[in-house]
Amino acid sequence: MSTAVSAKHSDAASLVSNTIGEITRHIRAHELGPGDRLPSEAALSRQLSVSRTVVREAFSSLAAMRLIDLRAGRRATVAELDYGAMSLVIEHGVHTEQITVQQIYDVRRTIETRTAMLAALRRTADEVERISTHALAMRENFQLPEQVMEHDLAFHLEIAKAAKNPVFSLIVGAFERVSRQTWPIGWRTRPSDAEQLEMIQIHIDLAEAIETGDPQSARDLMARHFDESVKALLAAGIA
Amino acid sequence: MSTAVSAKHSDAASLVSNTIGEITRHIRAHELGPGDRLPSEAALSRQLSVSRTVVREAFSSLAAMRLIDLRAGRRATVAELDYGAMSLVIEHGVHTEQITVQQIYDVRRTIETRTAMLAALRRTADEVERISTHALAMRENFQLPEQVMEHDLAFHLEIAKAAKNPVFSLIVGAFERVSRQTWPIGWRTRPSDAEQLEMIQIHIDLAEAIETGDPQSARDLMARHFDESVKALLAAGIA
DNA sequence: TCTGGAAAACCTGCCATACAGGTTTGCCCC
DNA sequence: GGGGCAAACCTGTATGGCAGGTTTTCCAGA
Repeated sequence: MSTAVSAKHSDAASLVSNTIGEITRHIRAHELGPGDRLPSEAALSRQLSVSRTVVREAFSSLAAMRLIDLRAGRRATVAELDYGAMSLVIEHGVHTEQITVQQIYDVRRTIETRTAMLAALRRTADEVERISTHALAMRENFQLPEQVMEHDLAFHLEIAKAAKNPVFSLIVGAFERVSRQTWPIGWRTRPSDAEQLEMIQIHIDLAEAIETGDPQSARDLMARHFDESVKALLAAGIA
Repeated sequence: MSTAVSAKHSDAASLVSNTIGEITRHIRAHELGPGDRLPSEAALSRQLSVSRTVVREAFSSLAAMRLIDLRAGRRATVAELDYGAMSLVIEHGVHTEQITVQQIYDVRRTIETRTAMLAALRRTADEVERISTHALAMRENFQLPEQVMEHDLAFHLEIAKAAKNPVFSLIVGAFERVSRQTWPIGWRTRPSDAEQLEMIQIHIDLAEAIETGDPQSARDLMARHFDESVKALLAAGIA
C-alpha cells in the first residue's frame, strides 16, 4: 500500500469551483454562523452571472461536504460541524485499499488515549452519566452484537465530546462508518462470553476512571483497549 | 463555543443522495481503485432511471469530497486519497467559530508527536532528505515569511508521510488551509530575528532526530515545538 | 502488415426552460 | 391583535441543446 496522500491544487477554474469559492467567501465575509441563511439559487445565479445549474451544483457540493444544509423549498443554511463527509473520505480510502484497518486503529489509539485523558479532566456530570450508560448497556445487551456495537460507537463519541474539543469529535466521528463495517470482525475474534465480557469490562472501567477524574488511568485503559483490539485483529489474520 | 458535532443520519431519500450511494456501491462492488473509470453520466442515467441532471449533481458532490476526479470530455475516475475536502470542513469550522485555533493546535500536537516518533522509526533516506531540505530552507529564507510558511507546512506533511500511515497524512493535511491563514499570526508573535531563528532551529533539530532515528527525541522536539507555538499565540492574545 | 493521422463517436461543461411540490410572506378578515 | 389563507418564492427534477475536449475507429500510405 502506498502512503501517497495529496491535495489537488485547485486552480480548477471551472465555473462550479469558482462558485463554491464565492459562496464560502460570502459566508466568511458576512460572518454567517450555523443556521444563517444563504442567498437563493436564483439570486446567486444573477449575482455571479452563471446559470442556476452551476449554482445548484455548487450548493450540492457544499452540502455533500456538510458545510451547508439544503431542504426543498427552503433557503440553504450554514451547517453545524458534521463529520459525515470526513467519514465518507475515510470509508473510500479503506474500500479502495489505500488505508488498512490496522492503520485506522493506530490513529484512533493516538487520538483516543488523548480524549480519554481530557475527558477525565473536563467531563461534566451529564457526560459521565451518558458515558457510563453506554458502557453498562454494552454489558446488558452483550448477546446482541448490533446493540453492543451501537453503544460502543456512542461510548467513544461521548468521550470525545467530553474532551471539549470539537476537532477530536470530528476525527473520532470520521471513523464511524468504517467502524460499523469492521466492528463485527473484531467481535468474532472474541468467540467466548468470557472474552466478550472482558472486553466490555474495559469500557466500564474506563467510564469509572473518567467519572473519578483519573486521567492517567483513563489514558492507560484506552490504550489497553486498543492494544487488545489490534491483537485480536492480528490473531484473526487481518493485517 | 459549543462542542456539538453531529452527523445527520442521511436517510435523505433524495434522488441525488441515492445516486451517490449507488455510485459508491458501484466502486465497492467492482473493487475499483484509484484511476479506474466509472460509467458515463448517460449510462448511469439510464441504468438508474434518473435524469442526467441528477447524475451530474451526484458526480459533482463526489468530486467535491475528492472521491472521484472529473475532467471535461473524460470519464470520471476513482480518486486517490486527498485531504482537500477535510481541509475545507476544518476551515469552515474555524470561520463559523465552531473551532478555535487553540483547539487545532491541541489536536495537531497529539497527532504530530506521534508522526514525529513514527517517522524517526520508519523514514527512508529519501524522506530524510526532503524533511531536512525543508527545515534548512526555512532558515535560508527566514526573511521571507511566505517561503518559511510553505516549507514549514511541507515539513510537517513530509513527516506525516514518513510515518507510513496515510490517515496521519490526511489529518495533518486537513489543517493545511487553516494553517495557511493562521500561520502569519504566529509568525508575528516572534518579532525578532533571534526568536524566529530559534523557532526554526527546532525544526532543524527535529529533522536531525528523525535522520538519526531517535524516536524519543523526535517526539519531544515536536511537543516542544507545539508548546512554544501555543505559548506564543496565547501571549498574543489569541484565545 | 504496420503506422500515422484524421474523422467519427462519445463524453462532459454549461445553459435555458418547465413544472411539481414545499416554504415563507403578507394581507385580509374577524 | 390574531388567525388563516392565498400569493410569491424557492428548491428538486426533467428535457433538450450546444460547445468543446477525448477516445476510438478506421483508412491511406509506407
